[in-house]
Amino acid sequence: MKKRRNTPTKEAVLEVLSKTGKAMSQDAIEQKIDIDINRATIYRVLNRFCDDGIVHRVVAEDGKQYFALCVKCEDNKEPSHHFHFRCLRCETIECLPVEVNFTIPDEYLVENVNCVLTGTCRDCSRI
Amino acid sequence: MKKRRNTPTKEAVLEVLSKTGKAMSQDAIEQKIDIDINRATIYRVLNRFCDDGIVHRVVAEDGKQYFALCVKCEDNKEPSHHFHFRCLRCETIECLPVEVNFTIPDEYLVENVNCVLTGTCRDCSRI
DNA sequence: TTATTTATTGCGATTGTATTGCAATATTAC
DNA sequence: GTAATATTGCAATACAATCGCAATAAATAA
Ligand SMILES: [Mn+2]
Ligand SMILES: [Mn+2]
Ligand SMILES: [Zn+2]
Ligand SMILES: [Zn+2]
Repeated sequence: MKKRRNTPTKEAVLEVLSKTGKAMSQDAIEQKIDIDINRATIYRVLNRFCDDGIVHRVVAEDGKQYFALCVKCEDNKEPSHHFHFRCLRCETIECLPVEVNFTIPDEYLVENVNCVLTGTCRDCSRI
Repeated sequence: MKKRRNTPTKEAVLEVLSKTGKAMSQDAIEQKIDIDINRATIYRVLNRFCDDGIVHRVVAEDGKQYFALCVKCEDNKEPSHHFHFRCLRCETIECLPVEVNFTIPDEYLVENVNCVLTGTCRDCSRI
C-alpha cells in the first residue's frame, strides 16, 4: 500500500464522519467542514479511505455515493455486510446493525454487497 | 393513470427486456434495438413502465440504472423484493430468485428496497 | 374517412455527480 | 536544512439522466 501522509483534510473528513456516525455524501461532508476544501480533494481522500478499509461506500438509488466510517469496536460493531437506510425526509443514510443474509449458488463469487432500504426513518416517522 | 398509447418504441423496448430476461441499462437496450430511437425517449418509456409496474429499476454501485421486466407468472415468479447480481466480467445484471429478508423496527417505513451483489456470475466463474 | 385531441418523440441544452491532468504545495524521511 | 513524493487546487472532462419545446403520431370523435 502506498504510504499515507497526515493532512488537515484527512483529519477534517474523519472528524465529520466520526461525529455524525452516518453515511454522508461528498457534498454533505464539505458543508460540515469549516475550512474550505476542494471537492476533488474530498473525493480523493474518501476514495483513499475506502482503499484502506477505514470507510465504506454506499450507493443509493439516487445514484449518489455515501461514505461511512467502518465501525469495528466490540460495543457497537456493524456486520461486514449490513443494510443501510436512506430517509427521504431528513435525507440521511444510516448504517443499520442488520446483517445481509442470502443464499446463492457457490458458482457465484460475491465481491461486494450494496443494500439500501429507502423510506421514512425512525425519527421522522414519529413526528 | 394517464392513458398510454402503443408505439414502436414501447414494443421494441419490451421485446428486448423480455428476450434477455435480465436487467439492462438504457445504453444496452438501445444497442439491442435495430431501429434508431432517441436516448431520452428510451428513458421516458422505461420510466413510464416503472410507473405502471411493468418494469422495476435497479441502481447498481456503478451509479447506473438498470431495468428489468417484472415477472409475475406462477412458473418463475420473482419475489417482490429480490437480490440482484451484477457480474463485473460479462457486465450483466440478473434478478436472483432470492428474497430480501430483514428485521427492522416498526418505526421505519420502508418504501423501496435496492439490493445488488457484485462479483463474478455463475457462467463467468466456470470459464 | 376526416378532424380533433393530446400522448409521445427527437433534438439540443442542461443538470448533477464524480473523475482526471497538471502544476503547485506540503509532508515525510534523510 | 534538502530531496523525494504524496497531496492539493483548479479547471477541464466524462458520463448518466433529465428537461423544454416544437414536431409527430396514436387514439378517438365526428
Ligand atoms: Mn454502512
Ligand atoms: Mn429484479
Ligand atoms: Zn429521517
Ligand atoms: Zn458474468
